[in-house]
Amino acid sequence: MGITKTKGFSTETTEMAEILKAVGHPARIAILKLLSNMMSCACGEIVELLPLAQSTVSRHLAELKKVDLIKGSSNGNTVSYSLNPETWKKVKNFIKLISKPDGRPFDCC
Amino acid sequence: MGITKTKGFSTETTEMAEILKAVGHPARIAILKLLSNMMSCACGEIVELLPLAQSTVSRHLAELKKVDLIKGSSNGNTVSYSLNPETWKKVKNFIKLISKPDGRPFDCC
DNA sequence: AAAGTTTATCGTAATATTACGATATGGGAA
DNA sequence: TTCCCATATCGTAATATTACGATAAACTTT
Repeated sequence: MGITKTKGFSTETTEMAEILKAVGHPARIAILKLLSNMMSCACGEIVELLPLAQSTVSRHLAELKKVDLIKGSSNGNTVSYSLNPETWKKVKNFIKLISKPDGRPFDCC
Repeated sequence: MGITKTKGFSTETTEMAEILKAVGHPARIAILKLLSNMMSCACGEIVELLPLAQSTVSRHLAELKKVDLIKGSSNGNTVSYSLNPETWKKVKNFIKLISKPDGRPFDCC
């Protein structure tokens, strides 16, 4: 199929899945590393640093923005991207909880 | 295309992408939550708790095992799955580094 | 051995993702 | 306005993913 079943899973589960799916791609990881290093980065710089076409980078940026992992602010005709700490806090917390079993904080599914 | 370019990215980047791609699916998140709660869980129990066919669950388990997020030990004709702390440590560390910009620990791409 | 269990694999159809070039859009600059 | 930027979107072809039923494989029990 290629169609992901979401019925039957909690909102938290599906939301986290969407976010982490966005992270799970080499180009997007590279972008995130860049933004982590640089705090903020113009789209054009990102394009220059990645081995991908401009349109492809733009698409990846859009995907990261869609799940609020990054945010973009346009000044003039350029757009600067930076990490969105809010969402990263959620991700970090989720990973921490999963990887430290004990507290049983999760409702199944 | 649907073909992910990996050429031009560091090994760490592509490896982390593979791992996080495996996490980025509702069914697999649900499985991971289960395992986090229960420390260890028989395949059959997981199948009962998820709204998916047995073959589908088995596929998802295989995918999580492929990237070493979980490990399975078979006793008799049942298989028990549990989280693999090694890999989770790597993931946790990566997320922590990304989400706390400052140290500039990443080589770009 | 035969039958039942449990889990993995295969075959498949439907759908999603990815990368690129081409083009559009939305500014600045001349 | 007209011409250049920078970025986003569209159209596409190639490939990947997902879910399921059917079946296989590996044990256990009878």
